Amino acid sequence: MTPVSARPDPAVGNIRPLPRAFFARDPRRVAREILGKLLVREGDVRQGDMHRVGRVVEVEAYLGEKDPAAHAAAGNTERTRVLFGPPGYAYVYFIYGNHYCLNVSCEREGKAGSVLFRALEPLLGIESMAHARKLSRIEALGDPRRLTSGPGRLAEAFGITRARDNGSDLTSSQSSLWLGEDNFADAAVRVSPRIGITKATANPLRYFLAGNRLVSGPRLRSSSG
DNA sequence: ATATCGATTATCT
DNA sequence: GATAATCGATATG
Repeated sequence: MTPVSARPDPAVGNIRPLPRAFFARDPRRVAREILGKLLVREGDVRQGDMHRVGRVVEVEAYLGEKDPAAHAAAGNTERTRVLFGPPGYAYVYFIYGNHYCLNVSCEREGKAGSVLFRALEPLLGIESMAHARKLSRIEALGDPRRLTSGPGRLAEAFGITRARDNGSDLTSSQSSLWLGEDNFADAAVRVSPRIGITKATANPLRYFLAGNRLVSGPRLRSSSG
């Protein structure tokens, strides 16, 4: 008879919001360090919605006006104004007539720069994610990559839209969508060129956790600390 | 496993 | 009018 001394590890412990200063830096630094952090969607309890939490496993850095692949290269327009605002806010855009994608603003007011979220590892609220993605429980558990691997997929799994989330403060746990950290241990990071762009394609600005199955696209590029 | 292609609309030229 | 920080389906090895 084994003693019931050890509870099973919870998927995630206490989650602390990331401070604004975390985002007030070069997007390359933010991208590298945000791997292993958590994206949280607070459930709408009145609609029987569960909280959704995923661990960030793949991101890309966009460097602002000087980066030809960045939306900020078009200047401060109605669409891109969040990128030019203060750090730590959600920039959500609509692409290919079908999908939303989530960024967090970096740098400082007046200086654009952001990190695009490309893949998460689902931890809590998997059934809500599956529902949002129009997948059965079986399909979601059988291949979690269909849930949150890819920027469009993770946005859909977390119910992220421009109308709902663009401009919201991702450093406040009062927000419906926010970023936090638990005590996740540092893991090996890999770097590769960014995906889906046609300009500045050679720059290694895609960062992902080595060996993580939720990473979208190629998983075998250059090693990095 | 990789390759190609259509969907569908906000934004910019 | 063209393009896009994508996805899912289909075809093929």
